[in-house]
Amino acid sequence: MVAAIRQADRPGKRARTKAANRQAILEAARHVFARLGGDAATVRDIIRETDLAAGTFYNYFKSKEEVFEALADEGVQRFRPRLKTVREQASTFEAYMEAAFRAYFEFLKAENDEAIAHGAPHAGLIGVRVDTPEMHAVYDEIRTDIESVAKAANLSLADPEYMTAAAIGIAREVGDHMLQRRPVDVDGAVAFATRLMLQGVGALTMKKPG
Amino acid sequence: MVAAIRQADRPGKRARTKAANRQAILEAARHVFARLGGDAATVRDIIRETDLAAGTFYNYFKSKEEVFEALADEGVQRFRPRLKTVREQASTFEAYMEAAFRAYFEFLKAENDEAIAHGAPHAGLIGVRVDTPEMHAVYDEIRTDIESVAKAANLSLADPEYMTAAAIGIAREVGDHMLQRRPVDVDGAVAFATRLMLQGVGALTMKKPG
DNA sequence: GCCAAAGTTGACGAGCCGTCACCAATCTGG
DNA sequence: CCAGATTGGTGACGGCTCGTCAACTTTGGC
Repeated sequence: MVAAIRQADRPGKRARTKAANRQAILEAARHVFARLGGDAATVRDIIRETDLAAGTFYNYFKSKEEVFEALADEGVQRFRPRLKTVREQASTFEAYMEAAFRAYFEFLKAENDEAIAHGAPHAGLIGVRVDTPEMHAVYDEIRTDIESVAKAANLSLADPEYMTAAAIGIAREVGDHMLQRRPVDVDGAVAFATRLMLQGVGALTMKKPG
Repeated sequence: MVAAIRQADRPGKRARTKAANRQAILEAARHVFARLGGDAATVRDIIRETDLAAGTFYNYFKSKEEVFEALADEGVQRFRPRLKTVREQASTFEAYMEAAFRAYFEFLKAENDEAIAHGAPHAGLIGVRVDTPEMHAVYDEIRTDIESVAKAANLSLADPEYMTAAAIGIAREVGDHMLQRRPVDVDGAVAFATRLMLQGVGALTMKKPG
C-alpha cells in the first residue's frame, strides 16, 4: 500500500539515497579532478570527500575512469540540446555552421569560466577527449545535420564523414586557442572557423598593399 | 690516458650501459603500452620486461608518464625532418598545405601499420595527444611555415595562429577517420584536407543534377 | 512486527609506488 | 697497474591504493 501512496508522492528512500550517493560521488569527483588533476586523483581521494565507505564507491562505478566518463557525458548531455536548437533554426549551410561553432565555443567558454571560478589549477574536464557512446552520438548528429542542411541547399557533399571530422577538428583546436587569449573572443573564433569552413583560406587573406 | 684513447674510439662503458638501459626501458615500454594500453601499464610491468631492477627505472625516468612522453617525443622527432623537407620544397601556399597533409597522413599510416603488424590491441601511441615542448615546437614550426609561405605569395593571413590550429585540427580528425577506412586512402584524405583548407566547402560540393 | 532483499561498511590480501642503504663496477690520478 | 673516489644498480621497505567480501544495517512488502 505504501508503494501506491509513494507513486503519487516521490520515489522511495531506497531510490533517493541511491541517486543522492551517485550525485555525491560525481560531485566529489568533480572537485578532486579539478584539485589534483584527473591522473593523480584516486578512488580513495574521491570517497574521502564524501561520507561514504570505500566499498560503496564500487556499487556505483567500476573505476575512476568510469566516473570520469560519466562527468564527460554529463557535459556532452548539456551540449546536445543546444545543438538541437541550432539544427532546428538554421536553414542555410552557412547559418548552420556558424550557429554550431558559436554554440560550441560559447559552451567551451562557459565551462572554462566556471572551472576558473572554482579555482581549478588543473583544467579538469575542459578539452578532454573521451570516446564514449554519448560522444559518438554527437558526432553522428552533426554528420546527419550537415548532410540534411546540404541537401536542403541542393548540394551534394563530397564526403560528409570527413567534413564532419574536419569541422570538429577545427572546433576543438581553434576552441583551445580561443581560451588561451585574453579577452576570450567567441565572435572572433566563430567568424574565423565559419569562414574557413565555407570558403577556405581564400576568405581569410588580403592582398598585401603594394 | 685511457680517456684520450677512448675519445678517438667510443664512449666509455659507463656511458654505453647508460644509453643501453635507457633504450631497453623505452623498448620494453613500447611493448607494454601496446599490450596493456597506456593506462593499465605499470612501471613494474615495464622493468619486468627488462633485466633491470625496480630502482633502476627511477634513475632514468621519474614516472611512467615521462616514458610515455619520451616515446611520443620520439615519434615527433621522426616527423620533424619530413616537415623540414616539405618546407624547403614547397613554393606556393597550396603546395605547402598539400605536402604537409600528405607528410602527416603518410606518417600516421606508417605508424598505424607498424602497430598492427606488432599485433597491438591497444592503439599504443597512435593518435595520442601530448603537450610536450617538442610538440609545441612542431606547432610553432608549422605556424612559421604558413606565415612565410603566405608572405611569399604576397598574402596577409588574417590569423596565422588560428590558421595553424585549424590545419592541425583537420589533420588530426580527418587522419583518425582515414585510418578507420579500408583500404586506408592517403591520397583521398590529402585531397580532401587540402581542398577544404584552400577553398572551403565550396570546393567539395557539386550542384545536384536537376 | 517480521522477514527477505538491497545496500553499506571497513578490514583484508595483493600489488604498486618511490626511496634508500648497500654494494659492485667503472673511472681517474699517480 | 693499483687504490681511492665516483657512479650507478639492486632489492627490500614503509606507505599507500586497489577491488573484494563477510558481516551488518536499513528498507520495503506483507
